[in-house]
Amino acid sequence: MKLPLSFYQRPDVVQIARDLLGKYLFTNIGGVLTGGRIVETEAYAHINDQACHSHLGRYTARTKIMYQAGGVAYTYLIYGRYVLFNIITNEEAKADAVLIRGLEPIEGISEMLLRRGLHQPARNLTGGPGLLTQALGITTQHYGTDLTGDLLWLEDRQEPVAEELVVASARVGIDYAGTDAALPWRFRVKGSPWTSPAR
DNA sequence: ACTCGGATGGTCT
DNA sequence: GACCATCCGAGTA
Repeated sequence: MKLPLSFYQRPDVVQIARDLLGKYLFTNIGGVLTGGRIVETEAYAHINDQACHSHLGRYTARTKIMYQAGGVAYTYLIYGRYVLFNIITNEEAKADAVLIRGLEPIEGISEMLLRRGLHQPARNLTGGPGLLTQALGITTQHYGTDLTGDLLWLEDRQEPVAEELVVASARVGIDYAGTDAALPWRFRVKGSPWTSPAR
């Protein structure tokens, strides 16, 4: 069943990032259902985290959605080519987010292959934050989408991933964040071939 | 196996 | 004008 708003609106974004492992992410775009199982996430906190786009209350056209109550999508273009998909968490005005970085493809694989221009499922179908958005058809137009709706949503389909199968490590690509770059806020399912290749 | 650089465009100062 | 929560292909080994 769909994850309720109460899941997203909890205060601890790091715990939510951990809890999102094993949850299912779906899109129904153009009448086509695609989705899979989340195997890699990163937490971004509005306080004490220089890597977070809402650090120090930064409020711009891009970040304003982060200040909504949890349960909406935050999408943005990075490096002029890729769209990244985040889940906004916490209560209104507490601008936390979880970046989805890796997905095990489950539903609508032929459509995902088409969108990615591949012929066979492989790691680069959905293993990486800029790749899974392509496979699922997520674009910057999904900025602010309600995650309890019928376009883009998450489901709870299995037991939480066991603690011994969760790897926590430093987040990726945020050298600009100084000492906060070392926070172990990246979570992966141990042994999954569908996580991003980034170190 | 790995390192390195180019693509590419919105956002922010 | 600089930066960027990325990815891929080319080069070396």
